[in-house]
Amino acid sequence: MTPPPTPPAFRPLFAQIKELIVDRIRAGEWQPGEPLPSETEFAEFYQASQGTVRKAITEMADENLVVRFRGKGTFVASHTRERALSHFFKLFRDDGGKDLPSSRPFSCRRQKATRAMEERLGLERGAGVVVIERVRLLDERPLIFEIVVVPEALFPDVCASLQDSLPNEFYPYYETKYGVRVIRAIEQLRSVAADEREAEILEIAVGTPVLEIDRVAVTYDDKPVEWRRSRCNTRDHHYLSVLN
Amino acid sequence: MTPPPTPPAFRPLFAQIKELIVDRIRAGEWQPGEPLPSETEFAEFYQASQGTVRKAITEMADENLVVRFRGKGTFVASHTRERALSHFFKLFRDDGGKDLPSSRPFSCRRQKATRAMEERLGLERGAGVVVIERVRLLDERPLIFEIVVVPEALFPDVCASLQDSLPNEFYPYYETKYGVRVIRAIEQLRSVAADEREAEILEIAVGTPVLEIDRVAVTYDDKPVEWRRSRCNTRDHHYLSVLN
DNA sequence: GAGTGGTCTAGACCACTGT
DNA sequence: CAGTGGTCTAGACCACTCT
Repeated sequence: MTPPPTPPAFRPLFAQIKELIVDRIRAGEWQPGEPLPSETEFAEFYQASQGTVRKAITEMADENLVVRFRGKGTFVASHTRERALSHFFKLFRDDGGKDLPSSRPFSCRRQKATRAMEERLGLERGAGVVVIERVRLLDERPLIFEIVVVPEALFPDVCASLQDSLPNEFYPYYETKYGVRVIRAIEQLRSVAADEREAEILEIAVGTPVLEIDRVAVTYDDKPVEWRRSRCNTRDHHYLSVLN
Repeated sequence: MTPPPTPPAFRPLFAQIKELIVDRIRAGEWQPGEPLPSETEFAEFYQASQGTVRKAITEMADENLVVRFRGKGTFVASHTRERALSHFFKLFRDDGGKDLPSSRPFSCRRQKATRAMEERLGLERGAGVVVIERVRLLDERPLIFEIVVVPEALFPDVCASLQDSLPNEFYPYYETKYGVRVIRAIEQLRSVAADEREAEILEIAVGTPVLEIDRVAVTYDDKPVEWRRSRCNTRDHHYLSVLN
């Protein structure tokens, strides 16, 4: 007759409402950029007070799932170029200057996932993936060499599509063309030596220290949707991280 | 008769109250670890509702300035070893294992600030600084070589004090011994080649790529209190960064 | 002017901590 | 038990946007 190990698990009403709304966003009830129902509408719908709904939506806004505009409404977050650059691009010039990145595609091919890819992307054995290589330039100089790996199941025919559009930022592209929404990314940083190929591409000497950024991008349920390994020349740039 | 460029600047009541309370914490009215007055006490004091005070304190908690415990009260945040490691130490083992860092002091000396130090620490020309060098070990192996620079004015006789205590984490030490509270740190990461000295200390070959972490730690008014340059061997470790 | 999010209030009840 | 923070409500007013 011992009490249950995990007590009845009281969940605040606002947390439940938040989960319900997030589920509906995930299900695609409102597309990125579209307005959500107003707080009062939600309040009536879920039979709660406006303040409770407000708290639910506030948490969603804190997690960048939605964006609020006073007088206008609340909108499903979208991967604009602005957001991609401010939230998901942490490389800055040492002198504080601002430069716009461009990108040069290298290759795009379909293959079977390696063990490492399966593990990082949470795929089953033998699943297909698409591997994209590209160079990102800042100020017309090659700065980053990237290998991007995505599950083929999520992004069918992405190679063919890339021929047409050649987007600079991938996440807005994933969103509009495939309905895949990246909401968070986990990065592991290391210092490694540039190999021959990277050296040539980045126009540096073989063995030059480069910053490796190993990123897994995930969507709503922390489900991985992209694995990306970047090698960055940090001679005149740095990666910015703020700790609280 | 044009309207003022910056409109009257309406500040919400909760923001004003927050600022007032933060000012009082900064002034030392309550020490780290000590309880603040309750929300209802603050509400009465500032002639506001409990909900408004609550919102002010919630923001302070979000910024890790205070810690709340249900049923107990709200306390000024303190640099426990836990917090130092979880919030200000981002290096982890690749295999996910956990290892406790220890540290070996190297040198501690007083000198005049270089131009770089003046700039990073916001010091006047010719100000005195204390430069501390140390090695941090994980699993008994040297992993990080650090140069720590602090203004002498803030930390008088720190070299002598360090002889006695030799703390592993500096921020709790700054807090208890000097009343200096680090609340945020800004880090710039680069990949560089280990020089002779670093190579010897870290037991690696000269020229091995190491991760440079260039950190400025600040206190309440974003005032710099420490500049730290770490060189990390990332052969079996990585720096973790989460993007939203 | 109607509708949106943002602030503020006053009061209620709950969960938890101390005594 | 009283006191704390945590949740929830109902209602008011403000700042802003759009029509």
